[in-house]
Amino acid sequence: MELQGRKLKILQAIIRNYLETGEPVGSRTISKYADLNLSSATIRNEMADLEEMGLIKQPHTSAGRIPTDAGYRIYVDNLLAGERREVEEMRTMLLEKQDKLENLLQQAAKLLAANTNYTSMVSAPAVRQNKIKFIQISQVDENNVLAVIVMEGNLIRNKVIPVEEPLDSENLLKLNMLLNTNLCGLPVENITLGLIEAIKKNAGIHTEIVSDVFDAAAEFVHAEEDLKIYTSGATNIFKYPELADHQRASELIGNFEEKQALSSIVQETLSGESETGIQVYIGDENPVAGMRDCSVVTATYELGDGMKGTVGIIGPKRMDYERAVNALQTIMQQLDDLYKK
Amino acid sequence: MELQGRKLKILQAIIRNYLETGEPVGSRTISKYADLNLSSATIRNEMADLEEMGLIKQPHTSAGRIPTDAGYRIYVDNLLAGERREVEEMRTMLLEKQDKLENLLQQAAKLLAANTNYTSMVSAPAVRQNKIKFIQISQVDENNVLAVIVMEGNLIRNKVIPVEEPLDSENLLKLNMLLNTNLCGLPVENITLGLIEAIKKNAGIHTEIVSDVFDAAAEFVHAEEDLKIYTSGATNIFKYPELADHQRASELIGNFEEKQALSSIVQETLSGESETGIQVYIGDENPVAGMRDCSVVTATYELGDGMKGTVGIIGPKRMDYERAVNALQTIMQQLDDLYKK
DNA sequence: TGTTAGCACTCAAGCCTATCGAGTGCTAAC
DNA sequence: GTTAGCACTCGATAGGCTTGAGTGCTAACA
Repeated sequence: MELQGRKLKILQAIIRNYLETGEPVGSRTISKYADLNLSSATIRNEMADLEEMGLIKQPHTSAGRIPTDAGYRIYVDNLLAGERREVEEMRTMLLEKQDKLENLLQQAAKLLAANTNYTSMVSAPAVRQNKIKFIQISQVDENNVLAVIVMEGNLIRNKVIPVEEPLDSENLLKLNMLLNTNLCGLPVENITLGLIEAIKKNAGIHTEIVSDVFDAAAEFVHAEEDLKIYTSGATNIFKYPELADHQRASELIGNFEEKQALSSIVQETLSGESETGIQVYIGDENPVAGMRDCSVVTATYELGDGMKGTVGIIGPKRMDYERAVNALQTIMQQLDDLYKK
Repeated sequence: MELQGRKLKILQAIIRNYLETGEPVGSRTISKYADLNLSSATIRNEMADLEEMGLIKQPHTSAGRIPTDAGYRIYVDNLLAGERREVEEMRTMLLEKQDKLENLLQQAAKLLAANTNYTSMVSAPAVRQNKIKFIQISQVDENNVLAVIVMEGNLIRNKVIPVEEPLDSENLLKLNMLLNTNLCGLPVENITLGLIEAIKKNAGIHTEIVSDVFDAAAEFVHAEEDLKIYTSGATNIFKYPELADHQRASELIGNFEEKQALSSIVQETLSGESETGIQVYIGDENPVAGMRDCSVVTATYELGDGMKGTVGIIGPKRMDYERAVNALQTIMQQLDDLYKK
């Protein structure tokens, strides 16, 4: 869908104006734009055309025009095709507490929300493809052993495993050797039933412990994949009247709280990759039914090799897409920098 | 503050009615209560008295009466003094995923919110007084060692500590011995500077690692104490018009999201213990300024010895206190049962 | 042929006013 | 001590009026 220069300019003017005010914009307003010297009557003609093309519409007769989803789409596409703007200032408070991924991501979400005035979400990187780095079993007290699994990227998972009677240190050592030599360097999802059986056979009397270790590893994959999504700035939606009525606000905030819905956005983002890494879902394009009044801008970040996660911004359809994209790029950059250190 | 039988009955009738409807209640409504055969005029007289006593008030002339905070207080006190009601049915879905405290508590919050239609909060038990059970340092790769600290109650904390060069297994063993013999059985908050220095002296060249381990332990205390609060059902506030306007809803949900505010309620609850274990903060009694339009019902639960946490329900001042108290008792019971198993 | 000025028309939003009704306090009778 | 009756108050609701922003259309103009 290509637009003549003038029509496109008018469309952009309308949208830009609407982004600021949230009010329908009339022909007179646009006619005062310095860089297109046209009377309101001319604008009206063009607007009638744009409306016919389905890019703008009137909420009611005798009101100004507001963009349709299709109109936004044109606007966004033209925006993203243009040259990258300089990245705005965003304080790098991420440095604290970087030891714990959980805190880091929560902090990132917070930063994102504070800087955009929208709601933000950050999903933890999926560890499916991630490799096991180190496993250790140790005796905690008479009735419990502790299994620690460390993944590439220093993600750690613990599991306390109850045992009938204490293992002696020799057995412990053997068990640790066995697990480490067989599993280290292996991506979790590559662990096969055959491998599990083989290890169990070698484990002698401690097969249950081995089973439990595998359970822990499996849970690792699930737990991370499940719902590890951090959100921030949910209350920002109250700043946009079109989202803030009871019905909608309640539904949206419910989505943020439950996180279930958000994970489908994450999935969508991770699968359908765009060349710039940034994806924009406008209104009905949104994979989540309850968020069709919103737009969502998402990006995929990568920590190390293959550990991909998603960052996203959720706001009204009239969100400042440019700002949102910038903010996402900044945060991606920072996450990347942090990881490299 | 003692009330004659009839005045108390009228007060209770007013409050009970107001709890249901949320509308100011008039004298005629009360006069139709079966168990006190009085005309509306008589009720009006009594109501005038109650208003003079500061227990009810009119939102404006020519409207019915609504309870004041003081009125609620009388009502609640009389309620809690009465015999315990049978605990209502609440499905015990807590059983899944009980291995992870985090999930357990989140689940508890969810259950609580779903059953009461209010917002719920559950704070993780404070580990301040909890004892260290086991410490282990192990070599993960050339540049990192992993410190694992296990507390009484099987709470676990990990910290990856970067090192210049790998430790050999002999040093590792020595370090583990040193830490375990000196720290096991010790409550975290009893670790003194003197003790730290003494251990460092014995650690030889690996003093930084020891420092880091103590840091991890300290963070343990902080992290748990800080913000480990799980909430659920934040959107339930939209069900109560008196809380659901923009201003208030935004502020409340912000509080739930940030959790900072909630922690002061937790503190308050843990310190000021009542004999029944249940505490009720009505309106202005609320320790959090931004929640003075709400009531909060809290209770302290105990996992094992000394690990105390808080469960709470946050709702409008006209919350169904009886139901809230019951729900809390049920959940406390279940948490207790689960831990004992 | 594209642009502009002018005009009649539409319609949401804001404001005013009247009406309604729930609820009160007071007084007098029981 | 209780009740019936009555005048009064005041928020809520609905209707009517005005206002103004914005449109589409037509005719004149460059």
